[in-house]
Amino acid sequence: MEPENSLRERLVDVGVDLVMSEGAASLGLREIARRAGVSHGAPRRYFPTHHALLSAIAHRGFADLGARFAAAADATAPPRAQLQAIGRVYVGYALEHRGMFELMFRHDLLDSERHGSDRPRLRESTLPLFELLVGLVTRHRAERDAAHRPGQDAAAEPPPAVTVAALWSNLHGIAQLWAWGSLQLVLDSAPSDGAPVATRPGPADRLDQLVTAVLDTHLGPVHA
Amino acid sequence: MEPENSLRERLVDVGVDLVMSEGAASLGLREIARRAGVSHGAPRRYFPTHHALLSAIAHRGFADLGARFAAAADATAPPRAQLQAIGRVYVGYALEHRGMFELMFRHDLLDSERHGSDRPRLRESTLPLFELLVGLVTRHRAERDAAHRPGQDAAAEPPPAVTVAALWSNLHGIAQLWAWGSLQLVLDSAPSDGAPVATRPGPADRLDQLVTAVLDTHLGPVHA
DNA sequence: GGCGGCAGTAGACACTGTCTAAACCTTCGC
DNA sequence: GCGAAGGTTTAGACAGTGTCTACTGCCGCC
Repeated sequence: MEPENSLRERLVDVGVDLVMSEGAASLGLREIARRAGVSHGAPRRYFPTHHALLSAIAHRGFADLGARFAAAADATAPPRAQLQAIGRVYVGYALEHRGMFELMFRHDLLDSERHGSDRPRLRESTLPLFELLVGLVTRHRAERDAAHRPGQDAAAEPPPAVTVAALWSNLHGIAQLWAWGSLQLVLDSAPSDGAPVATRPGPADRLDQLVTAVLDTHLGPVHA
Repeated sequence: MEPENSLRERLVDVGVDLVMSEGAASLGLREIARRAGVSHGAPRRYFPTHHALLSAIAHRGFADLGARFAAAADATAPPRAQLQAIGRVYVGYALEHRGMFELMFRHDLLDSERHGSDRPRLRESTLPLFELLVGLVTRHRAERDAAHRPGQDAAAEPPPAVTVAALWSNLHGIAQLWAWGSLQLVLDSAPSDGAPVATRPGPADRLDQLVTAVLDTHLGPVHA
């Protein structure tokens, strides 16, 4: 009863391990089969195509990310703190598990093409995560406005969904560009300002500074 | 005299055309050679490996993008308007030439690995573009502060380089996620607010709304 | 006890990127 | 003008890939 459909799970397990340790480029169909101890034709019984297997692996990545989101969002904390924690988790996950993160958004490797409109499509995995963020932003704004004098400025804030989309995109872009190497280069070239080399912040500090700045930018000033 | 090193250029030309029309997945070494009318071993005389050829193609993409930046940044316009124009150009380029944009940031296809520290590395192509933006942000802030009453709030703005990195990442993330399909899904699910379907904004409008909001968020309120 | 069907195997096929040896073609020295 | 030299390009081999198909075990079931 417990091994269920053994090989199917085992292939995905092997794929997850492989992409974590060796990167997305090593996820050959034959390589996965080899490491699972079966012949190269075996996966075909469970996954009609290579892309289908990769999609199943990527799906595990989204599930993992969702679990980390839930763990980071301590419901007793104020919404703003939760949003910050989630933001850090997102960037941290992308950089810690580069291969998996890359796979998750490589549309050319996933059979997301609209050939069958049914089935649990992969893109929709991000929807619940998105809605969690929208709820947090809404709550955050409500609490902020309650503590503030009413009838103040509040010059036409964008709707929460737009703010969340902007925030998400920003974190995603940071993760991509940082992994690609462009941001390090670019942040190291400019703002030295004559500081002694010894006290100059390291790359990890720069990244954290950037993430913090982005969070503040999208959620409004920390205010008081 | 004019054809110079004919085949080298021709291979890159063919690759650019191919990636524009068929996507990054169709950039096989043999396919490029085929379309250039030479045998599959010919490219090797000019590009030691497949990755080297792809890197040359991607380099053209960065040059193209830089030219569009320059064209969009009308020096007589205020810096803020220039920044907005550049931002729109970036997202527009990414969505209009998906294949090229994908290739440009596919580190696994480009031989950007630090095996030789010389040579024009691909990542550094983004540096002049970045510096252009830093200059514009600096000028924008200077003009804004000059028109404003001094000694005002201005609660600890991040340095220009950080603001530019944040803005760039945001545009990049929007382009990625929009191309991936997640943002459409997510922006269509939430903010209908009971508007009649006929007047509901189309996807292109939603994207433009998002880009505008992001620009405002990072550059500060349009103020007056 | 033979039988059906499922799980997995093994080989073929077309294709890929890399490498090597052979042919080609231009250009220079005599 | 001719022959040798050089850099270009070709064609084939090689290992590897994803897909497809025929085949083999093996299990439970009537």
